[in-house]
Amino acid sequence: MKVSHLQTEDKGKNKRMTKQRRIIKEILCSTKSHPTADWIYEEARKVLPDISLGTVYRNLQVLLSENNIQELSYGKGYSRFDGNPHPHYHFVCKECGRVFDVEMPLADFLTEAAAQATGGIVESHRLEFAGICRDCRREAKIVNH
Amino acid sequence: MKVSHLQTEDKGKNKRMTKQRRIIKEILCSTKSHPTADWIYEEARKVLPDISLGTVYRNLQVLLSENNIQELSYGKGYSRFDGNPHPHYHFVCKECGRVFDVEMPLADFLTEAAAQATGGIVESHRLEFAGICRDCRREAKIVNH
DNA sequence: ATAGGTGCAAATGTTTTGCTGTCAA
DNA sequence: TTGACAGCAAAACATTTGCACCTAT
Repeated sequence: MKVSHLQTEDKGKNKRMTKQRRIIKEILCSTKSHPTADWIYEEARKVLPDISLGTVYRNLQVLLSENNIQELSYGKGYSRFDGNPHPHYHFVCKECGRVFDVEMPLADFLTEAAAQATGGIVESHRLEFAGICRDCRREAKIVNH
Repeated sequence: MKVSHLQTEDKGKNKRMTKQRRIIKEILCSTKSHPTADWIYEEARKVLPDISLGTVYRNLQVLLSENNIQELSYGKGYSRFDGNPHPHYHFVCKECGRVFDVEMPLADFLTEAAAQATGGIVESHRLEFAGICRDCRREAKIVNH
């Protein structure tokens, strides 16, 4: 039975545990600050003065592909703009990349839950779903008949 | 009574309605495709062949500041990384910019609601709160005594 | 008339990549 | 031994900005 559809198809290949990769992972796991690549780079340099920023980025990609860490993407790629200024949710198809509006009521109670959990003032939230859109799902069915 | 804290402190200044700005707004309102700045630029060029990409970006900023449109930021700024690979929510303080983990249960039922609303397969969701964190709230209190 | 806006091009800032030498397995 | 990985620097990329001219008000 093939399992090639598994999203968690991590590890697998012959990855080497270099000191650079180990240090980067350690830095990332020893902070709760959700650091940027550059901050990780500066921290890593305290231990490995010759490490390069490229190495940091490459290792972050490896760790991501192994599901060892996660990325909060505020960067990379490009912004998308929405002519509708009212709060609503979005769905991103990871097959075709399109972004859809999701017609469902706002879950405002989440805001209160988060306010309690953080002790801060929560003014808004952003909710984004990911998966496979209706069109791409149909196509998949046809292809696999 | 001062209202300088209003987040919706839009308009106000003497903004001109140039043809560039009008076209950009029209393009944005006539599509549901959540376009990128570059796509908007290409569309606008069909009408105003000499419009520049810089103008598109500048006008998107103006429209954003007027709350006429919204941005789905997948770009700009930089990525942040999280050593914790398990799904959880985040809170971004718009005062100090720090990102916090939010300790609250996952609202998985949202996934089902979105699946129904979109007709697609929803595999995950990303939920992010924005507001003022506990520390910054305290500071504000002290300052305004 | 004039402040705000435009086009153009250069600058910025983050992330990626080509190349060559190195090192973990 | 050798293929994955490192360092370095250049490239790529979206986005921003400085400047001189233009135009909506």
